[in-house]
Amino acid sequence: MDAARLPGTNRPEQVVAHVDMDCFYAACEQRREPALDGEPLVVGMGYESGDAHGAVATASYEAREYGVESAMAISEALERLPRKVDAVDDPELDVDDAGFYRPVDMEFYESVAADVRAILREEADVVREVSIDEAYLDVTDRVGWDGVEAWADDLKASVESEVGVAASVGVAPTMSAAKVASDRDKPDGLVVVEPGTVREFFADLPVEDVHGVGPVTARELDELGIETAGDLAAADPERLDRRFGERGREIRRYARGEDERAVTPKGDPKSLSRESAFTEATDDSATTYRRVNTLAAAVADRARRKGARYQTIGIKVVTPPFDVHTRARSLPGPIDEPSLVRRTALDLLGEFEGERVRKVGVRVSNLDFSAGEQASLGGFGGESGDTADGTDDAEATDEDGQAGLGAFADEADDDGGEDTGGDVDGTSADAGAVALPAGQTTLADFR
DNA sequence: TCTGGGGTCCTAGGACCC
DNA sequence: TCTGGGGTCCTAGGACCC
Repeated sequence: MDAARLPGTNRPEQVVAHVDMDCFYAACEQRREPALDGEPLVVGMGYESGDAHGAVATASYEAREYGVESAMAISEALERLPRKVDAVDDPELDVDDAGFYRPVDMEFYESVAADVRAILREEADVVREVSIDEAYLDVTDRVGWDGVEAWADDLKASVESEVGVAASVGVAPTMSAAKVASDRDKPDGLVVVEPGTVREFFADLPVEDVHGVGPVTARELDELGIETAGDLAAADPERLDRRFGERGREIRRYARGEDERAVTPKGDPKSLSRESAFTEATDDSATTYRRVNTLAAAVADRARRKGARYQTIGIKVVTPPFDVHTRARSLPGPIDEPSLVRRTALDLLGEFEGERVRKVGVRVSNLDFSAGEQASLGGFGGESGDTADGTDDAEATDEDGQAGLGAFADEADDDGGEDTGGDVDGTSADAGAVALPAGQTTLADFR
């Protein structure tokens, strides 16, 4: 084909497809439970059957008709759309205006997503997975502009027939335009934005539709009289720079169709974290310590399974009304040492002693994945000497510097954060398999 | 209606080095 | 006496994304 050329390059203009699964979690639930098809369905995070806690992860289109939206509190969603089971017993409620609620089941959604991924990888040369339900595909060489519409139709049909969930696809010469295009015709949509028409495509869209413009930026843009993506495209770049810095120029470029990012596979993660909210804010330090202890073990465990060593350990503490605080500490070199994650996290948490806390998190960053091929040294296991409590013994462990290595790695209780720190008993069965690459800094170096 | 969990990138200020 | 400038690393916070 005679490909269009990007300005200033001799690269043929990319053909980028953005694939976005429609109401993915809800679609997965409907696949598993076909009776839910066509029903108002809400999938809730932090939600357990029958309660009113948590937030909406995904709502089916039928549920959205009732005003249920993503990220909405379940309690609010229930006001707009009562549970079917409740409506049956309550004469004040109409069963026809009620819906179904299900808790998030990530493991199941992951397995469905893996099936979808397999198809995408067959159909494109380069696939960048952005999240569990979204990916960019580069089909410049394989498909080109001429056949791309038919190709996208086939792709959608394959996903639907082989996996049983629906996808929307946007095709454009840039990633940012493809992303917006996939959203224009949902559900089960297909929108192709031809080269040279990107700016026109954006012109009348609200500025929030531009990737990178969130509620805060949209409000500030509005104050500048910039309401549509077309306004943004035409805005003075200097002015945007003064107000928003480099980001301002970037969103302007996107709105103009100037986005030269190439589709590349996603690399290793930059950080790993776990967080968990309390049912209600607590100032009981034993409670927050136990929760942080659990999260630290879970994060360290995940890092080890992914083969990541970490150099920075941090916590997040959310205090009412919704103030986010982070604290972090860096080490001299990357390590894989669960007990140190735990001790560091608890130590950092000390600063918030006595404060009311609604949510806590633990994070490792500054990740290093290079240790994979290095030899693992056995023999660092053994008893850690840790007590079962896990709350007040942060200083009691690892007195000999190494005995605690790995003691917590396999005891991460992924129970959503209940106070089960007591399960951590330091008798990890495979403590001897701790990977401690040659040259790794040991705990003793941090004393 | 008080806001769930997992990420990314950017910015600003301070420490420290040369 | 008072005086520079550049570079890097680290921490904390903020905006954004799904």
